[in-house]
Amino acid sequence: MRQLQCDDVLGAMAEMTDFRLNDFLPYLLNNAAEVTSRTFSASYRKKFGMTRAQWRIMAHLGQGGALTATEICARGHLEKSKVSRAVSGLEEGGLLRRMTSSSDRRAELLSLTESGRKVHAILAAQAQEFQQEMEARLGPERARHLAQLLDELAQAEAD
Amino acid sequence: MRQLQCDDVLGAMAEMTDFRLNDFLPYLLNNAAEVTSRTFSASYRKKFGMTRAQWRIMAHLGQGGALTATEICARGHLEKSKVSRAVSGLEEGGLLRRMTSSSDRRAELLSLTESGRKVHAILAAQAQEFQQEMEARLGPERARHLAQLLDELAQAEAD
DNA sequence: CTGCAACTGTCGCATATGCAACAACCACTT
DNA sequence: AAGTGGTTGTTGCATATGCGACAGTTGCAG
Repeated sequence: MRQLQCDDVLGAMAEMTDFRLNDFLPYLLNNAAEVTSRTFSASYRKKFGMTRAQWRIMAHLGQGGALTATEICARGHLEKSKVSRAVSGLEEGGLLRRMTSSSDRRAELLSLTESGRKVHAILAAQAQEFQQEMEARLGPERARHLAQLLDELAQAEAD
Repeated sequence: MRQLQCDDVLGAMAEMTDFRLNDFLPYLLNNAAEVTSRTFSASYRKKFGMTRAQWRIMAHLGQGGALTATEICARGHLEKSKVSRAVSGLEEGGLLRRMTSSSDRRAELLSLTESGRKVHAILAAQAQEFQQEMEARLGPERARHLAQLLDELAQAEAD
């Protein structure tokens, strides 16, 4: 009797695998990324009215020299239409300059203007402060581990 | 001469802090989350035409009993409007049922229907398979560490 | 040189999203 | 009992997004 009841329960349970949402890595990744980015994006959103995509483009261009839109797409795992529109916005804001490549007239070389570089300096400072808070919270060791793991994931799954 | 040039370069550099985008945790988090979720979401998107938000709600409701929209918001770090619309979609699809709470007529208790449970079983199986792939790629140890770190981040920053 | 496949960035359209405003409702005070 | 502040879920609106179609361009095969 009792045994049968158990069987029924188990039968009903059998439809469920023993899947645990709270251990599911894509879920945890999204939660952590969303919560973190929501907090951080407030710092530049209010200050410069900047999109996340726009922030990323600024960050990439601030790193080094001129980049092409496609290169930014690849590095940042972004859609080309997203980049295209974000770039338009930054150009209107005078933070960014386009120059059609001499070697390939389809491609446009993107680079920061003077004021773009100034804004980037502020953004970088904000970012570094935020990063330090996170590292302090996690501990430097674990923060490095985390960075390593996240990088592997992004690389591995990339097409 | 050479020295002066260097100074000039360093002067220009000085505007840049030594910020390195590739070590910036919010950036890495977003990349990893985006790349991972893009891969995974294909599995249910094409099969059930389901949104990421809808998947999440299914997953939460599949875990246990009935939940209120607000509870789902809190657990999944989602906007209430997002949840509201996702729930409407799931209800139209017959996967989910609403029942106004007897103790609070504002709140609605959400629970899966029979077909909702069946769909959830498939989703859970897909998820588990995906999880195993990820764990195999990272190694079980490191996967657990990662989960732990991500959980901390989501908790810490949460309001 | 011509044709052809692949690539670059833009745009239109349908959908998804965030935010604020909103009505219905609750708990608590006076 | 009526008022007040706070909560729950929905909706309108402006914006952001993904996807596919597109014109302009390149490089290569024939």
